[in-house]
Amino acid sequence: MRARAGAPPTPYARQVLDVVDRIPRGKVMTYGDVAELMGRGSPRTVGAVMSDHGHEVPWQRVVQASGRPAEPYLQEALRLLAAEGCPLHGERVDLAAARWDGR
DNA sequence: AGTATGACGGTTA
DNA sequence: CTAACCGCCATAC
Repeated sequence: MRARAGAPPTPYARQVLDVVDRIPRGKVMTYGDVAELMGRGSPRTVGAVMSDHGHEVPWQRVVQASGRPAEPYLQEALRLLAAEGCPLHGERVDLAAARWDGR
C-alpha cells in the first residue's frame, strides 16, 4: 500500500480516515480497533493508510495495541496527546481509560 | 496473476 | 523487559 501522500485515497483509505476523524479529543483507538470497527482490513493495512494520508486527520489518536504511538512520530504524538488531555503513563496511553469504542 | 511491502499484533522463549 | 516468528490484507508493480 505505498500510495504516496498526495495520491488520491482509495475507498478503503477514505473509510479508515473517516473513522480516525471521528475519534474524540483525548481518546484513542489502536490500529486493530480501527480495522475491527470497519470489519475490513487489518492493523497493517490501517497503518499503511496512516502512513500515506495520516496528515489529513488526528493521526496521533491511533496507537499500537500496547498504548504506545509508533516509533517514527512518538515524541510528537505524546506532545499532542498530552495537550488534549489524553491520560498517559510515561510513553504509553492509558488504554483502559482512553480507548474509544466507536460509539 | 504473483510477489513484495508495511505508522501492526499475538504468541512464545 | 527484549527478540524472534508468523499471520494479517489492501495496494503497488
